[in-house]
Amino acid sequence: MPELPEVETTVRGLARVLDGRRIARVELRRGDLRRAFPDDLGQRLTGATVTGMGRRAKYGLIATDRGDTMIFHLGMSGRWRIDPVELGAHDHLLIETDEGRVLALNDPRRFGAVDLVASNVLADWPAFKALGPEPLGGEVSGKWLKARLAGRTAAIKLMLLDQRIIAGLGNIYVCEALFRARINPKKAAGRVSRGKLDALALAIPAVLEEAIAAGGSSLRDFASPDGELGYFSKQFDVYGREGEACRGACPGVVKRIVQGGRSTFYCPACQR
DNA sequence: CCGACAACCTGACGGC
DNA sequence: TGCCGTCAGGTTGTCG
Repeated sequence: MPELPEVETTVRGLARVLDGRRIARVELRRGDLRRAFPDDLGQRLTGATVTGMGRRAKYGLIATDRGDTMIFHLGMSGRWRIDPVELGAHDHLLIETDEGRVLALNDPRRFGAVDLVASNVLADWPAFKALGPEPLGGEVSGKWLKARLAGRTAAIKLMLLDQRIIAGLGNIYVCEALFRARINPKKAAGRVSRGKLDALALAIPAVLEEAIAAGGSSLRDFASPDGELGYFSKQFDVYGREGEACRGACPGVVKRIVQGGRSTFYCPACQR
């Protein structure tokens, strides 16, 4: 589910309830997601005050006045529910604020993860150290991409999904960005022209910003934390549109192929 | 270092 | 109605 725009939407929604509040109660309703919750998660969060919230790649960050940052990843099916009317089987972690608001981390497939790291060494956390630059950080230009992808023979689609290259892109927005830049997803990354990479460097932040503005995508089970659905999915040019007409000014039909075991959607007529 | 592939887990959907 | 196969937003580890 959640790529960068969905995580950003989630963090903003959570912040309205959680930022600046004291955590009154933490409840673990099972021992693990993808991996075990930290042993002392409840102990270190309970009674702490949230001093700031943010996002790195597809990770959400919740900092407290005890010098800890809780990191959450939503995996494929994770989401936070705010003040759920009743709890379900997949509400694995509950956080209750001093105002009595309840946040429930719900993740049916349990590909998500929660960690707790000292805030002053957050950048050294192994998973963060390996990440490439943020796609909205202004660092990714055509020139930068050209240098970063030089000599790489893997398909450009697969390179863009690699979080070590750029951190935060996922399957949907890679497909959409490649469409906008008119790049064939199968093209060897090192052989994409500088002109196309210039276009890509503009398309990536554009598509992400538009998705954030629309409140994140709504596929099968995404809703922003307050339950409001995102509407960006209605604007997809290629993702999930196999067999439908290309939205560009071309006679093409959107095709679905498999790369790295995952679906790629593109228009063979205008993405070359 | 690179690339291919499997594994993790549940739910939704389409075909029969 | 129900069973079965396929697919889904991501990451991580192994193997050649």
